Amino acid sequence: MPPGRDDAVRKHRINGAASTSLAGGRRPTSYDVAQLAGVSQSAVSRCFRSGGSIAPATRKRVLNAADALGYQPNAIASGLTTSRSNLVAVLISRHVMLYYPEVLDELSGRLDELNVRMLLFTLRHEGDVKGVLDQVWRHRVDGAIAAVHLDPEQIGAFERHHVPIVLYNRRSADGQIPSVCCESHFGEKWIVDRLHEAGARSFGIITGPPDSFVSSERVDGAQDRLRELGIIPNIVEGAFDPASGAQGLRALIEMTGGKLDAVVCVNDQMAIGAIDEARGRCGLVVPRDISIVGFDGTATGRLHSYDVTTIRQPVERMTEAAAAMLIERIAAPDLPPEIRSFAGKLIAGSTAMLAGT
Amino acid sequence: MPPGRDDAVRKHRINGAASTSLAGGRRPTSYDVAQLAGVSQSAVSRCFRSGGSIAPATRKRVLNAADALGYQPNAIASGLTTSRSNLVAVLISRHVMLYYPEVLDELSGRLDELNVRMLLFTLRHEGDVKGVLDQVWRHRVDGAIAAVHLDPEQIGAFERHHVPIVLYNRRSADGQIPSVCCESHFGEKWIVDRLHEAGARSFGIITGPPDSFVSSERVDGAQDRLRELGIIPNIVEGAFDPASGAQGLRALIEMTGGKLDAVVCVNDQMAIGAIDEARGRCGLVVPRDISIVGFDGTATGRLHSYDVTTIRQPVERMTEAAAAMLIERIAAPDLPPEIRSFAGKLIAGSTAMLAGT
DNA sequence: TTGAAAGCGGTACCAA
DNA sequence: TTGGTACCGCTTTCAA
Repeated sequence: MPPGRDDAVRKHRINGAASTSLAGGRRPTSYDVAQLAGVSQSAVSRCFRSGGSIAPATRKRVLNAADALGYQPNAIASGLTTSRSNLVAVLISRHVMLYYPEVLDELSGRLDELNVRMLLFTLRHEGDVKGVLDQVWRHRVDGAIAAVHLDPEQIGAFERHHVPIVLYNRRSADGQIPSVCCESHFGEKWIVDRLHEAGARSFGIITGPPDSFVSSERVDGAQDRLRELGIIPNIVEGAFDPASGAQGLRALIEMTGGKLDAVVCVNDQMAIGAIDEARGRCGLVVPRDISIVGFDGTATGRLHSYDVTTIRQPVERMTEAAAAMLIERIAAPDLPPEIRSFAGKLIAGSTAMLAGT
Repeated sequence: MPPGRDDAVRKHRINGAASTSLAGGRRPTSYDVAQLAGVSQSAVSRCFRSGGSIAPATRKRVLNAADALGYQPNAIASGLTTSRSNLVAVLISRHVMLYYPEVLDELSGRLDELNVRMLLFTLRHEGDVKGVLDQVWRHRVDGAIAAVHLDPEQIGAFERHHVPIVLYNRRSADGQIPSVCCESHFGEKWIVDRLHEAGARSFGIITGPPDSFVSSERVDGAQDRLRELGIIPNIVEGAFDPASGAQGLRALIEMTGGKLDAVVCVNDQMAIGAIDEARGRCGLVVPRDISIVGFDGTATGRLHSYDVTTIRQPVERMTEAAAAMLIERIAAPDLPPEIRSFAGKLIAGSTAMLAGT
């Protein structure tokens, strides 16, 4: 006869417990519930997941016992046997967290609706992924959403570890990783066109940090269109925050000797900084003297004192898509890669002279 | 002879695997590593945690094998035996997430430094805790930081579940729960004093939602001092966002027939809304015609176009304290409750006439 | 429908 | 320092 789980020990512990609370302040297990309900532990287990065949009466007895004991199934133990942690890793950069909190907020809501928990990793810089991934593997997350730069090797690691991943606002080099994006390339082209039609000829661009995919894509979009228009913009590097936007504007004004019609900032926060700088230190009237546009459509950009002309990302749709795609791929890892690209919406705002407004 | 872990099965699986990758695409376990390194599984386990006695040579062999296999200890499995998930639940409200993202950002950094992972729960409203707690229990988090309202019953649940908790910017009714706060009571008194000394006589207060501890404490602070000064303020309810600040200002102006010297908003975002409203629709000059103060010292409040007069919370210190207190209590659950209250720092800004500036 | 029992992948104690 | 082994608390066959 096999020794089994050493029921003697279990029984002893259970008998030693008072009827309402357990000895040693242990948290109740399914065995405790089973004992109290007078059923087997398997029955308890079946009660707590869908599709377990259980008689209504038994079920009721079990649930009563569970209730009396304050029993909650241990997600760790169940994760061990099912290989499902019900955890999704979310990797975002500090800058998104601080300057575009809507993303995390929405994402959190979407994941919640899909009944998975979010393990949050915020990176100081986009490049800090390295140390973080180990933790991701250890916790056996069911999947991940990444709004940070991953190099091909890191992306490969997700595949090796069988962790489905969805990229947020970026694509992998080979386009083989599921992604959700805001179509920034055309968005920037479009806004450049409108500025140009309205008469702008001297353009400046304030970029994000060099390792930012989001930034380079937007810069490319603007630059491509400007090239077609025969315009060579002045370009300065920013860091996504208002201060660097202000600094960027100063630099651009210097570079152009003050002859600057329009400034394209790759995000709203820098546009805000640039606007403040233009109005304040430079004494310019926006948009009469200079047009400044951003990108994102963040709440801050929408404040009355800025009312930034920008392109709003459909964050709700994007986060919803990202969460849904991930959940799909957790269930069916072999789904083909898919890239969902959402168009942004022009918000006219009041910081730019645009044609047709 | 006890059957043990059924090594036959394990061996079979292991032998079935190619030398580099495993059969069936399984993720490698400590048994696989042990096999490859030619040591026992226990040795592998000891290699991966501190204090395990292991010979340097053995250790090296094991680490090499682990590396070759891409082995990462399974946090779920180890959590099962150690009763430590290395997870900390963070409960915050949507409003903090959106209007004061610095808190989450810093908290994330602090927890990271202490080597625990963060399970994030963002609540639509402070009162939405209910459904969330079940998830907290199930995941057997080692502790929790709550920046949302918990009723006594909910706080009790943390004790019953042996989950140490630290309250952020709020205290429990009985003061028996470890908390980190920003001293808002005196802060508001102080700012009211300065406004009063500068000549303000007609005061308005824009509060947060009624279920917000933060709001009521700040309101009380301001009101107490005003009472001492013999002033009865007009009070309107806001919702922590700029729009409600604007609306609040309008309401206050109506209530006072335009005779309004100073408005105390319980957070910066509402102050921003109020400022916009005052400058815009009301055509007032701030602070000449009206003083408007906020609370928090958020990045948005610091933007040039607002430069809100406010009290800055020392977020870095507060989050650091919260994380440290929690970790202490995870290690030693019986530490006495402690409340750490940090004073805020007045940021003079330019939206209020203050005495002595 | 029910219960027995074999894991899931580690940890920790113990004897060697 | 090592390896053997009994768990941790749950899920999931498999018989009954």
